[in-house]
Amino acid sequence: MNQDRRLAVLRAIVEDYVATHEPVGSRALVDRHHLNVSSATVRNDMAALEDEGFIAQPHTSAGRIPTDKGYRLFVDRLTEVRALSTPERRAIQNFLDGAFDLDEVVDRSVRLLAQLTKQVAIVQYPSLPRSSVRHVELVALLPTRVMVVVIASTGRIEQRTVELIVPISEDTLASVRRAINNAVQGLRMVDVPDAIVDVAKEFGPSDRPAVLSIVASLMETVAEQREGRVVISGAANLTRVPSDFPMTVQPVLEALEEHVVLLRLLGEVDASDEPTVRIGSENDVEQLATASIVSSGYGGEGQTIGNLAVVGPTRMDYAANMASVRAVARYLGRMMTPQ
Amino acid sequence: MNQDRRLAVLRAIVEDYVATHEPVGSRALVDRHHLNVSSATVRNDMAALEDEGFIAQPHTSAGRIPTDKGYRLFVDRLTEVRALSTPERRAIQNFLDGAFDLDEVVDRSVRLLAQLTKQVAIVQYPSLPRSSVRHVELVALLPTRVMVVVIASTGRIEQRTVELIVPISEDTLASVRRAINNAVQGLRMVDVPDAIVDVAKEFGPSDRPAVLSIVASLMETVAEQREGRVVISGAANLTRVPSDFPMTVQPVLEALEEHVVLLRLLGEVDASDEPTVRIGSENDVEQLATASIVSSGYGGEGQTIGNLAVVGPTRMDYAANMASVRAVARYLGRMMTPQ
DNA sequence: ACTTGGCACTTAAAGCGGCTAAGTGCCAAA
DNA sequence: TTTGGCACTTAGCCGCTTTAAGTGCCAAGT
Repeated sequence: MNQDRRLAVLRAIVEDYVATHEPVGSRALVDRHHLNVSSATVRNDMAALEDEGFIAQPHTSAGRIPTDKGYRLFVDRLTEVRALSTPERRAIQNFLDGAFDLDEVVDRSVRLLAQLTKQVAIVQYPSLPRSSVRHVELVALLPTRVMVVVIASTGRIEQRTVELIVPISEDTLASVRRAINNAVQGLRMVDVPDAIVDVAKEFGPSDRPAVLSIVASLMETVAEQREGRVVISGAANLTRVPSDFPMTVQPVLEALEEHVVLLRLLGEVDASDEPTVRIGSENDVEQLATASIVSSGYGGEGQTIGNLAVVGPTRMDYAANMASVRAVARYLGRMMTPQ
Repeated sequence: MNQDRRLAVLRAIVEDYVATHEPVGSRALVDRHHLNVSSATVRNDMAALEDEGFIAQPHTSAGRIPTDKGYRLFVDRLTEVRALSTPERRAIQNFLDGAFDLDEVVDRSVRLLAQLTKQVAIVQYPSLPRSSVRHVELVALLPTRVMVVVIASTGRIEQRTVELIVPISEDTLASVRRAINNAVQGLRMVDVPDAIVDVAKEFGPSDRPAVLSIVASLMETVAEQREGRVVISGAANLTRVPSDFPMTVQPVLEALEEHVVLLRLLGEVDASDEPTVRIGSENDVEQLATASIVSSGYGGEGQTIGNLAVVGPTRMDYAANMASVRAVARYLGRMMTPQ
């Protein structure tokens, strides 16, 4: 019993099924792939693969389709993530370069990813706690009301308003601004609290309460629990395949509305810089039991500041999607980190 | 031939069809509504209504369904937009009050609207040109690079970076900041260019080029062509009705991805503060030919600063959706304008 | 120890005819 | 103008048969 050929058969089944969306039989297999054996031999291999749980039959007299476990083996052992071609890469580059503020970068990325993969694409905004501080601005709206604005290195802006018990003068506010920026500029957000905890000590007792309020508000802002926004594109791609309709589309659409769930899913990526694949039921969200997720972090030099993914049916072109996800993640990371 | 009864029959047909999603016949009609006539009479009325194009038969031996023209008459003459109940209004209020920054207000609004109507909801971010200035901040990132940040009264923040040919000192920048804020604070965005065109004259010849660059950048920022972002929620609601599937869902999902198109649609609202309804083919976007849109502007006292809408099948509950759209628009407008 | 051709068996899908239920249109009478 | 009555239309359903695709297994071949 030939191990290599068995794997080749599995690979052929996955490829054909992804291409045709129909259960693939032994006859069709030998025709289309030049396995130099007869259909009966393939049938024996198939029976073995089925025993091991890599493929299954929808009903007794039908061809085989890969199981989640089959796809898993395919992804782990039978897939080379081929790089995109140079023109493709150039196209991505050009498209993203056209954007000039953060919203637009994210928006273009997600649309691009949806278009490249013909699946649903998800991009998370760069997470605040994991990026660094470019500048902190304090704006006096009233003598007792200050707006704290944090500008992150990624271009993301976060703002919140704080009420003071005692009024603060413009001059004092300017000193506070200077002191804070000296302390935090360039730091990672997570290190900000430690860095500013002593800022208030530099000020006299009359100003101290106000300064403390401001510092506290800044700490809250950078801690920011809501890990952030996600943007989705390509929902219409879910309907491209006429197949087994509402049954499968409805729950996926519902899951996509739950941004909290998505963020959790997006967070579960390998540390490696290769895309992570989660197939069907591997995915612990019930509504996505018939879907696969190809996700990756993005950021610079090992620092992940956000994640992105595509979601599609388990019968997707894994190699192509992994390549697209990886490429977009790289360019996106590059745009967020330097300058 | 009794005009009033004919309208009553149309109303009954619309109501039943919206409730059941099935063609409604003369028999069922007299049973469910207490029209005090026989089914034969109703049949005669139906024949007349069909001649006039208000209803149609899917096939010869089926009941009738309303045409777009029928829905139009229904909306114009037979619908009272009843106000929401006090508990409903209170629930909306509470839900929206929980939000504390602009993103969250918009996000909650769109989710709320989707939930209330069980349709797809769309909310446009408050348009910058139509709101007013709370504060302008200038941040020196480098001596020759300044970030211009505009904070609108709605809480929306817009930012862009400008490169200077000559460096600018922190002190000068502070003067510019003061001069600009004196000139523009509280103004409507559209009036900003006129107000700041002369700011540069206050500065000496060595600083003037830099100031001019900053002013120009500010002008660009407030002019901001891209009328803004839209947020969508409730796409999963499109799949609630198992009916005539992919045919009708696919194009709608596609249309929803085209934010530019949506913005155009959203823009076409009546000046009145009642919701605008566009039914099926009235809508000039081909992909939405089987959909109806209930839209409304929001803002304070006649000032529209943004729009919102729900999109659903032509067979929707117009009265309920109009009520929800109106209510959410009011609360949203109220949250954006005062303070 | 595999591989292969052959063959009986299974089953979903497609096609077909008859029946039913819902609904219409029209007419003649009230 | 309304109504009861009646002939007519037709989509949808049920049960039946046929077809095509595919399997599993066995006995023979290498």
